Amino acid sequence: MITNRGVFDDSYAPRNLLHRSAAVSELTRAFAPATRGERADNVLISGPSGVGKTTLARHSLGRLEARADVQTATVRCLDQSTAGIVRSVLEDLGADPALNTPLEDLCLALRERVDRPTVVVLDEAAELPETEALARLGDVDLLSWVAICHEAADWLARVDEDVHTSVMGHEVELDRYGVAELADILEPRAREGLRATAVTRSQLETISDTVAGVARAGIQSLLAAAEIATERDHRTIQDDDVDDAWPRARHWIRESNLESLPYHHQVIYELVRCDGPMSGSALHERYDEMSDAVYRGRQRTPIGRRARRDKLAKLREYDLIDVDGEGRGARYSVCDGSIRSPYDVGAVPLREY
DNA sequence: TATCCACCGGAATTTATGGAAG
DNA sequence: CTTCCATAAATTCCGGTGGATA
Repeated sequence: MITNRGVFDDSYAPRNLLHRSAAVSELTRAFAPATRGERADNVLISGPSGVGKTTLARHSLGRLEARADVQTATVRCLDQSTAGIVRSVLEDLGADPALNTPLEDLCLALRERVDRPTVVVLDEAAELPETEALARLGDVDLLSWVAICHEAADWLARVDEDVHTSVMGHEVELDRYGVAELADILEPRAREGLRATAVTRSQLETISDTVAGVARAGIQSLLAAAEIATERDHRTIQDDDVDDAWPRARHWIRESNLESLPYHHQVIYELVRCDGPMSGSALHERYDEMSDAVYRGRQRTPIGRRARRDKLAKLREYDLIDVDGEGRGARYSVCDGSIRSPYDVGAVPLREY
């Protein structure tokens, strides 16, 4: 059934972007100066997660690279400091700065590296725009950026005036796809990644409808439907396979989110999974009880309460933990109880005290 | 209803880590 | 080798807030 799993990877680049022609030409217009050896215009791409903001940026950059002598870099800005962002850009451009290089030196090195038009994608610049980092990048001749965020208005409200004016006229807003549009996008994926006639058009539309036009979710759901059909020995995808696809796809997404987090987060997660829904105070109490046992023999040592709140916030961000209520009365629970930490923190029986 | 207490989350401060300079 | 320095992560500090208790 599944002939090429790579087609369903987040990093897979489709040959052409369907239903995004206005956005593509907007980016092409912004990048035009780079084809003449000049600095390209800055761009702001906004929209909900999973609708192809990063894919759009990569696709447009790929086209630009094919016809102009430019450099590109892509940086994940989430939780990165100014120095961290500048360092990531340098690394993408082939430099290897030492861990303790001062910010000033990093900026100098960046100026040296950028000897031709260079476009930096600032991905996941979601909530907090790094204004300082933007200013530093703006100081470099020939360097321009494409910032990706959720809410354009929120983002713009926080940046400096000159940044504001620099993206004027180059703001691209992406929305969720319509049912038919997303089905159009899923069709070539099915053609390239699945056996012929494995799925019908109407099933693709059902998937698109279920995920409310979020492309990333739709693509994962299509893969999940194919996998479920295989398990059930169906020759092609059946409607009941489609019905069960989105829960499995969402499970995958959350699983990989949890896997990507460090040990402290996993401990907190397991705690909530085993004992939740629970209050903040109960969570702290349980942590204090079991932390000695769980951390014994490990590099890391238990963390304080304030740091635990930060881990908790991260887990919420990653759609792993749900918070019901606010402040003092908030109750925490895991979103999907069948997802366990790969670190197997749960090996320590939490209730045995 | 008034008071208390523990949590929340922003900001300042400290600690841990590791590369570079002397 | 020692000292210095920069970052990242964690702690300390603290004002705001909403349940709990009398």
